[in-house]
Amino acid sequence: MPESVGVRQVQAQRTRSGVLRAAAAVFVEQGVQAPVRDIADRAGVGVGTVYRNFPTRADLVTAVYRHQIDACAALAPRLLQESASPFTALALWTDAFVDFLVTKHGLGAALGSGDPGLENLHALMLDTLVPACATLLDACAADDGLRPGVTAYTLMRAIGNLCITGPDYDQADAKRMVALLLTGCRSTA
Amino acid sequence: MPESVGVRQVQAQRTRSGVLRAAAAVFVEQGVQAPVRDIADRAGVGVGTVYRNFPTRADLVTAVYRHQIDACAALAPRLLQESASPFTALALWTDAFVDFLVTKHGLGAALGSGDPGLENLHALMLDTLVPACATLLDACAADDGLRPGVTAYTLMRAIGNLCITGPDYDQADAKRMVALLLTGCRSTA
Amino acid sequence: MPESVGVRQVQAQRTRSGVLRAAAAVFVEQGVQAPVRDIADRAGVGVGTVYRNFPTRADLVTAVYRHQIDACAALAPRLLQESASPFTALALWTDAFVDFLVTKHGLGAALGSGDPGLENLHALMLDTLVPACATLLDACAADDGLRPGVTAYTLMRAIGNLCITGPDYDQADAKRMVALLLTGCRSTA
Amino acid sequence: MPESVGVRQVQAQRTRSGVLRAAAAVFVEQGVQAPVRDIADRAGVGVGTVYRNFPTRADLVTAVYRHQIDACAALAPRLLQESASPFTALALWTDAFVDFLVTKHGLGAALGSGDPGLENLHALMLDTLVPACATLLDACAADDGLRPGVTAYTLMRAIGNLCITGPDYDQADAKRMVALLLTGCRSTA
DNA sequence: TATGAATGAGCCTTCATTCAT
DNA sequence: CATGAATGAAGGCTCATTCAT
Repeated sequence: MPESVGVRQVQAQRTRSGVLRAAAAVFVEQGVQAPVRDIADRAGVGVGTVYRNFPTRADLVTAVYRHQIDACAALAPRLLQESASPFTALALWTDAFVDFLVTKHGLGAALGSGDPGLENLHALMLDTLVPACATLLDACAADDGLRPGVTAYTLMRAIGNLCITGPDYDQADAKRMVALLLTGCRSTA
Repeated sequence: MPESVGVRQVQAQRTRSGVLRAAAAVFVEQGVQAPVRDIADRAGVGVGTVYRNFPTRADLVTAVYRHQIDACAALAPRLLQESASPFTALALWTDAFVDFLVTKHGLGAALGSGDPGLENLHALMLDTLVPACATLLDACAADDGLRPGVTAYTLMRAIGNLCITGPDYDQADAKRMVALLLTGCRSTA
Repeated sequence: MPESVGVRQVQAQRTRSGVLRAAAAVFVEQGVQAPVRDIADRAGVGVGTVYRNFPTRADLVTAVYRHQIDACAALAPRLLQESASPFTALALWTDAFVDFLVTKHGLGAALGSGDPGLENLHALMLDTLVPACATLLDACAADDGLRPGVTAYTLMRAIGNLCITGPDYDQADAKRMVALLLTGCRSTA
Repeated sequence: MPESVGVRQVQAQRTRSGVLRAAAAVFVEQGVQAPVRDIADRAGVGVGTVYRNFPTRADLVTAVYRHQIDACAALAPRLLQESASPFTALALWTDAFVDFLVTKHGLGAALGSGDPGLENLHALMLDTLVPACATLLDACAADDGLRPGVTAYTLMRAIGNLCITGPDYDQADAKRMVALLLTGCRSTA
């Protein structure tokens, strides 16, 4: 009965998507350390289903952000082409990156925690965002000049950290600080 | 019996110091959310002793960092006098601040978490470090010029965030990023 | 799979009942303040299971006694109809109430403790037993006459207190004292 | 140096009295299960001093109430002589007993708990209050007539229980219930 | 494959009790 | 004798994780 198998697969995929959507919502509200039970409840599934689809929390975190990460990476070449200068492109891209990060409570801290379970996400960012960022930085280096010692990875970690917000340090503050950091990255020619 | 009382007090002080030392060490290894039991074990005391001396975790965290915070604050006016320029003083001071923060895993995140129990520490930093930093920023503003929107509090939060290190983002990286942020804070005039 | 779900639900219900039975037994032996762990051990389950079924101690206490309370309340109208006089009915009903209370070590004290967590139980008794008792008292007042100032609530509190037994004051003593109290409640007219 | 010994003894007695006073106050506020530390703090002494003078909590409870118990016992013969009838004397005496008990939060429950550590207090009451009460009951039996099965001990336990007050059952309620109980004890002959 | 009941480790916190000074 | 710092047992509660159905 190939059809029934297909139906099952479709259903399984639906379940998986539901968990992802729920996890994304819960992560925004409670941070990436939210109890698994909360995610399962929000998705309307049992905790076992969450574990079946995402054996570790890192798997779930990674899956939740994969699409956004990919989209963010894909933005880089587009901005580079459309912008007046490489540095403008970089600024616009980091803006998008900040928008991505700023609602992910605890993600920056989690990334910086060295938690071995988050290597998947770490690798994902290395594989997609870092090259995207590097493209922009290379263009800046060729065009405007860039201070030495500014690697794509380090810059993204720094930006990620600057996006850890709180009661007296909000998204606007984060954007301002990131902008200043980027300004500092330009060579003074 | 003043002597014996004195002996007891000295011993108590020794115990308290031991707890503080143990807590400082455990905080470096595990972050400020480390189990109280671990701290007690490291100090070679019972958990009750930790609670006797520091009823809340925030009391302990605050006590651990109070001296370093005070020392850091006291550094500001000295640097301002000794340095060639206010901006140099600011750079040197942030260097010291980074040195203070960089081993305090989770402190930055904890400060930014809005945890009500850590308001003591928050207040301590507001009361001591922010004014110290503000002095330097004011001098910079008067001398070199400073981009608008850079408040002492926001800058320190940003620096605090930049000091959340990890496997591929170490103290040197943090210092470099902080330096770039400061550069970005200078008015280009 | 409706069957398997049914099986699970049945098993869950069995577990819940087991916890209730265990709690009832432990309450008799140790009082309603017995450690949750003891109840879990007696039921042969983990503490988590107790908490899953009864998030607070009050939930557990209430559940343990709900059936008996309901049964006791339901007894009142029956006795009123079957008995020769309202006062006889009241006497029989309080006998049943004493039988209910006398093995519940600490329940009377707990009810009187003002513990906010036991408001559920307090409310349960107010909502079920007090009206039942009031019915009987009203009938007595109409028929035999009753001394003033005897409210159902106060009377039940008094009876509850009289049922706190001990080594030299047992159930028979409690019953005798309650009987004397009721006698005292009759108007001598 | 006999004087210095005397001075020490006086001082020791002073300390002991201070602890008793403090314990009495704390018992009124928190009940007889109050933390030893609270009593020590209130007395301005160390916990060790409390333990030295009163090795067990029961020792302390007993000592605290001994004077009041003795006074209450001494009241019985006086009332018997001064009152118009034995039953009036009994009523007045129980009133005094209620006044004694009603502020002793948890004492009634403690007495009824069967706690072996409170046997001292138990014995104290058996030795002093029960005979006093028995005198009154005997007089009532001779004069008014008294229902059978009312022993001094049981009656006092019952009264003790009736004095366990709470938010909706206060001292006035307790007095009213005790009065009704006593009324019930009279033979209707 | 999905479920969610059950488990139990782990952390928190309080307080009775001891004992060196 | 008095002190109170230190101890650690005891109990509460939460959640990650497993597994029978």
